[in-house]
Parts: sequence; C-alpha cells; structure tokens
Amino acid sequence: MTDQSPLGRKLSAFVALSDAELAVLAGLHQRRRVFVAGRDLVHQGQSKQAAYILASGWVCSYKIQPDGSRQIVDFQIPGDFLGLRSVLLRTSDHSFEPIVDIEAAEVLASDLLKAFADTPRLATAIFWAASRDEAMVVEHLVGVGRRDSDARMAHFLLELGSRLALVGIGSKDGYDCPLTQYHLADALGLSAVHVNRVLRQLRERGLVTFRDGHVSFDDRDRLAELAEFDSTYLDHEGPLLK
Amino acid sequence: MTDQSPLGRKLSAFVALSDAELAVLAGLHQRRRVFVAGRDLVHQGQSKQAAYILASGWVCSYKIQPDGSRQIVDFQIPGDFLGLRSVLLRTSDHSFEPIVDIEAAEVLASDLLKAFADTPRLATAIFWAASRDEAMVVEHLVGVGRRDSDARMAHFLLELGSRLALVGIGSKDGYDCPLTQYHLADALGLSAVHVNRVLRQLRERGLVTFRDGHVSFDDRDRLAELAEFDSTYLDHEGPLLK
DNA sequence: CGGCCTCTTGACTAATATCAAAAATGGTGG
DNA sequence: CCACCATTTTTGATATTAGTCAAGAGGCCG
Repeated sequence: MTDQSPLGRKLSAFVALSDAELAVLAGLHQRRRVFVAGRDLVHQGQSKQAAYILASGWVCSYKIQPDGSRQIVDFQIPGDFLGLRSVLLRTSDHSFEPIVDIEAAEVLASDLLKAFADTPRLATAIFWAASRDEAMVVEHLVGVGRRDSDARMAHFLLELGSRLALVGIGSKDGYDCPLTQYHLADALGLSAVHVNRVLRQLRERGLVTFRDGHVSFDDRDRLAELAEFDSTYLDHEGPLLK
Repeated sequence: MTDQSPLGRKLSAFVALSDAELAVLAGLHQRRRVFVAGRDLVHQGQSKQAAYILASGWVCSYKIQPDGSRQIVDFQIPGDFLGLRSVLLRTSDHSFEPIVDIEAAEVLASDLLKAFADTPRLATAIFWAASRDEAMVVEHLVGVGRRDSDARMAHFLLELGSRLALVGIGSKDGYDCPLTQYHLADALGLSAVHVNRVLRQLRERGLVTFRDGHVSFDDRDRLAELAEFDSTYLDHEGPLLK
C-alpha cells in the first residue's frame, strides 16, 4: 500500500493498519468537497452531523472575543479532522477558516460510527489522533502562558514542522507555510507588529527564516534549545499496536 | 434518588439517567482511596490503567516547564475525572497535585469499558463531560492569550463558581476555595505578585472578594461584564437526552 | 493605474514581571 | 499557652516585555 492519504499515513504511525482497515479509511474519503480560502466553514445549521477530513490545504480553528480580538486554537493540516468532536456531541463552539483553498472529505456521523463498529482498531487509532490534538492544545496553552515571545514562536514553528513531517510534507530543513503574520499573532497571543519583530530577530540570529511562504530551519538545534522543544507529545515513535 | 455523588449530579445535568444507570455509576465509586495534599499522584508506573473520580477535595493538573515555571492546565473539583484520557491511551503527559487532602475512587479501565458497554447512555454522558473539559481548556487558552489580567481573573473565578454550582457546592454569592495565590498565578499565567494586586483591585472596585479561602461575588453582574463571561460552554441547561 | 493586503520599521506607552522586604497566618513542639 | 517556623499575603520600587499608533514599502490584482 504505497499511495496513502495523509490521514492514513498519520494513523499508521500510531497503529499498524491492515489493508482492510486502510480500505475502510479510504471509504471515508468519498464526498470530496472544495472550500475557498477565507470563507468560514462554520459548523452550524444543517451540516451539524458531519465532520471533515482535510485532504489538502490549511485551516485554522479559532474563537472570537467580544472585543473583536481572536485566539486561534489550532491549525489543521492535511490528515487532520475538522469538527470531529461536534459529530459525537453537538457543541460546535468554535469556527473554522480555510487559510487557502482546501479539499476536504465530508464524513457523516453514521459512516464514522459504522467504521468504528466494523474496525475497532481504526477507532482506536482515531481516538489516538484526537487525544494528540488535545495534547497539542494543552501544549499551546503552556506556550501562551509560560513562554516568552521568542520561545513561543520557535516552539510553534518546530511543532508545525514535526506535524507536517508526519504526513509527509516538508523536510528536516523546512516547509512551505501559507500563514500570514496575522495568523501567527492570533495563534500565539501576540500583536502582529511584535510577530514581525520576533521573526526578524530569529532570522538575524541565524535560527530560522520565515519568508515568502517558506519556513527554513537555519539552525534547528539551537532553535529547539531556545524553544525548549520536546516533541515526545507528538512522537509516539513507531506503531504502538502491531 | 436523592443522595447522589457529585459526578452523578453533574452528569444528570447532561443526560437524564435512570436508576439503573445511576446504580452502575455508583458501582464505579468502589475502591475509595485517600491522598494527602501536596504529594503528587502521578499517573505513571503501575497505576497506568486506572483513572480516578474525585469525590471530595480539589486537585490541579499541570505541566512543568524546563525553566521551572509551571502552567496549571485545569483544576478538578468533586465529580471530575482524573486521568480519564490516560486510561484509553497511554500518554500521561501531565501531573496531578492534590491541593487539599482528597478522596477519590479508583476506576479500572476494564470496569469503565464494561460500564460503557452495559449502559451506552452513561457512556454518552461521560463523553459529554470529557468534551466539556476540553472546551474548558480551550476557553482557558483564549483567556491566557487574549484577556488582560483583570478579565482573566474575573473569568476564572466565575467559571469556577459555575462548575461548583453544577455539583451542588457553593451558592450564587460565592464559594469556599482552597487555592493559594500561587495556584492562581500558575493557572492564569501571571506572577503571584500580580495576582495579589489584581485581587486587591477587584476587591476595591466592589466586584469580588477572595479572602480566607472564600470567594464572595460582591457584584456578579459587573464582574461578568468585565470578564465578558459567557457560560454557554458550561451550561447545557437541562438534560439534552431524555 | 489605483487599491488592498502584507510586511516592515520607529517612537512611545501600557501591562506585567522581578526583586526585595515586611506583615499576617497557621501549625508544631515544648 | 507560647515561641518558632514555614507559608501566604501584601506592598513598594524598578525593569522588561509586548502593545499601540503611525507611516512607508513592496506585491498582486482588477
């Protein structure tokens, strides 16, 4: 099985999936839809019962504050679920914005539950992925609460690199990244102006360069040291279930 | 069924549980254990397969940064689970500290899974609770990222009040609270000194008084306004499943 | 060409941390 | 009951971080 979806690739890092299980997973990828950048795909109204698997492109999930500022909770990259929780529960407390044009597979609650029933190991793998997402939110909270702006940015860029590597995007040296400095500001709890300064400073220190939609790690080791980046919450280093 | 556990009370707000279901829930409360304040009940080693239901007392879950600072991710109050995620998965990424002496019921993975299988509605209710916990972490992230120290504190104290009310502790006017200002600082991403100043200022403005282990809402409406507190992510206002 | 993003920079300001130290508080052993 | 110790709360002075305001520069698109 060489040509996997990003989700298949990601889950395979958690659980060794059989061809049959991968086939069920592929079955969930019917119902492709395209969404254009910028227009929110909110999870309310009629599509309440569906989640999406992101096939290509980037999305962010965020909450708007009454004063107009927003906090980006997480970014979704290919292989990630959008709104998985709101399938099982009905709380859809935040919004989703496609950052670029995206392709996503709509997954109906019924299909998902059937897949869970038919292939419990697949269900386990998906629970794993969901749990990792939650761990990332926790790590994000720690970053915003306890890291200064440099370390926060460094940590963020490294984490994203690791996540992308897991789905086969980018390399050790860097990756393409469509985020604007406003996205970074909203995610990191900083002002856009300050984001710009932090990026410049990291670049001038020879640690990392973010320019023209591309992140280049100039000195990954020193960057990881500055960020105190420990990727154990992301790496489950090889399938845990065989 | 008058005399419920805090967990039973909380879940009943989500899902109307039958006597049989409440009985299964009560069955999970065997194996009472006591833990003393301050000594971490880490979720590693032999007890990897167990979670706890907190029966009395307060606990916090936190992560320590390499530089020694810590970020409290959440507080657990009676009726909350400790380490629910680490039963299903094996990642136990943060630590738990009992803030006062606590009583907790140990729940083995096998018992929990059996309960889920026997009483699916109970499983649904527990998923709901877990999802609410995640929503709280997200709200916490938003607070640390996008609220100034006053609003952060105000929001925190109000949220805690709502949570306590749900399990029948405290009243509209306030509640007993064993947290020190250091706990508040670690949770809110502030320094302890600043926490003190913020509390003084809120007290002097006649909004809320936190003193001698007791939180008193002096003017709940103005406090909620300052905090931009919207409790919809906590209130599911009455059972959703009948 | 003109408008709209995004990025960049400078000057100034506000929020919060840090350092230091004193007052309460609570528990403990004598 | 008292003296002592550790913890928690409180306050002041000062330092640092990051935000706000303002403005210009470069691209991209219609």
